[in-house]
Amino acid sequence: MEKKSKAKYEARAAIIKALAHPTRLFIVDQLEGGKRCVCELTRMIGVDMSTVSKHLSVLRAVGIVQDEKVGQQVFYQLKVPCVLSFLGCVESVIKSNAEAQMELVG
Amino acid sequence: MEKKSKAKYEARAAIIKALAHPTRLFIVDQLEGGKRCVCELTRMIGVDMSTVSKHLSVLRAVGIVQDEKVGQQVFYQLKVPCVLSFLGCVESVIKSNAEAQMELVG
DNA sequence: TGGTTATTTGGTTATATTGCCAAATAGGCA
DNA sequence: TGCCTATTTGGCAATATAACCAAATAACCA
Repeated sequence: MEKKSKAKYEARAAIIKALAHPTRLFIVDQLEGGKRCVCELTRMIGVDMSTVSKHLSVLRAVGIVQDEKVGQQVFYQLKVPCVLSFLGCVESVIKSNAEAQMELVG
Repeated sequence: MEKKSKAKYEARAAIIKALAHPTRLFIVDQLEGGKRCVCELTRMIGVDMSTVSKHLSVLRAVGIVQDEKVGQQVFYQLKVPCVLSFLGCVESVIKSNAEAQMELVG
């Protein structure tokens, strides 16, 4: 692969990789409903707050979310809304797999 | 997170994770142009064929591509075309990041 | 100022991923 | 049959991830 082309795919992969974790997908889904602070997300997810904070920093690092400090709390929000439509395709992969399964079964 | 909900996000993440690698993104891009055999992809990418084969099996395992044996060769093709539109969003994240950078610079 | 809450960062351990090499498998052809 | 080509699989070493705990920051309030 060419050097330039390689860099392009690495940049894309970095963004996709940031979404490739169940907790981070959950976070993105929650942020569809508006801004959420770290403490809220932590309660919903049920893991250590430091873990949630690190997941958020992964999303922030690639520009999917942005943060805003309000008093003691830090609120996160989606920066690129299309990430959601993106998930629509993922659903159709799942659906396609399920249909293939159904054919095998009956 | 609820058990059912957790399973849903894990299923989605598994599919996204399969796309979260530069070589696999390159492969998906190439398959947009039609079926390709492992040997062709190997030549284009320039890594060991066993490595390419493993990447393809990752994509196949989650149902993004399907394979077909023709003589001695195995041809792979996209099974879920929307994966490509999916990448459109990734591009817009990159674009958004670039714009933010431009603002800082100039 | 001192204490409390919210968040991030550093460190550690367990697990997953990736790429290479070598070996196994499978089809085609002399 | 025996050899060659295409592909997959197993094993190994290097690197990356993820979760927890503890400690560091930062803002608010008494």
